[in-house]
Amino acid sequence: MVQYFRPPLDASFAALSDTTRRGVLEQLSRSDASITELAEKFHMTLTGMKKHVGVLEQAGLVTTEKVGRVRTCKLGLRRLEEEAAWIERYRQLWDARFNELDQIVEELKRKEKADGQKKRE
Amino acid sequence: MVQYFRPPLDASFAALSDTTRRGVLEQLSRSDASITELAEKFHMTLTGMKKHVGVLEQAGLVTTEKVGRVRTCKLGLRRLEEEAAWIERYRQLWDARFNELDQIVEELKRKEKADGQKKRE
DNA sequence: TAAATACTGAACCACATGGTTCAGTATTTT
DNA sequence: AAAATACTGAACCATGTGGTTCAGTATTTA
Repeated sequence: MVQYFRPPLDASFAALSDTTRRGVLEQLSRSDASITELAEKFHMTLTGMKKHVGVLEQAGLVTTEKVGRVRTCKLGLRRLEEEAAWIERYRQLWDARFNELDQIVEELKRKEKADGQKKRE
Repeated sequence: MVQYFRPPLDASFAALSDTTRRGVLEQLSRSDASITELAEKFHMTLTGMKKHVGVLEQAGLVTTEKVGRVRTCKLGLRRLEEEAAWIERYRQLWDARFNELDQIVEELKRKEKADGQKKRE
């Protein structure tokens, strides 16, 4: 289950690809919570929730600490910086690409028009 | 393989959770490419690359069109808007949460200091 | 000390993933 | 028409995922 050396972006995007896990992150941003509390909130067995928390922990998005019999989950130190950066950069590439294509279309239109002119001359 | 009704965020984050697929997106932002070209660039069989492209297509991040025997892959219409928005919102929650915790710590420090004063009085 | 609580680990399940090979089909190219 | 190219689908493989149950252990609480 542990997945030692997945590249960090792989791990965090994978962690974010599950509705329950995104929900847990939002929950923890409101207040720390025990496994039991999370399991109840998301209608799941303790064991099931433990696994989700494990995935989030592995990705550095959550940290946990056990005191007595209760394991408390908190937000981790990673703030999705790299993930935000990757997506932001992609959006810029996307924009650039579509602008480029637009220009090519414009170019073609102008040429067509010019050809039309020629024929009519 | 197809995964008909995965929520869109699930599908796109899952699509982004693989290094090869992120690479394909970057590649396509530079120029359209055939399956063969992508497969070569990423040292993979045609069949393997086809699957990755399938995942990206399913997530709306890539579109493909077959002309003759060549299937050309292009960037899709989704620009990772929702994904960026989710992450941005999370970062704000994260900030808020940590500020909150800081304030609690400050509060405790002040109290401690006050107690110290009292004892010394 | 007994009972309740909170978690943990192993084992299982069905299905997904990331890859492969192999055997096609359809479309160029020669 | 033959050969090369480009893809496609099925089948297989090992491993991961999202969940469960069951049988514990450790820690409170009564």
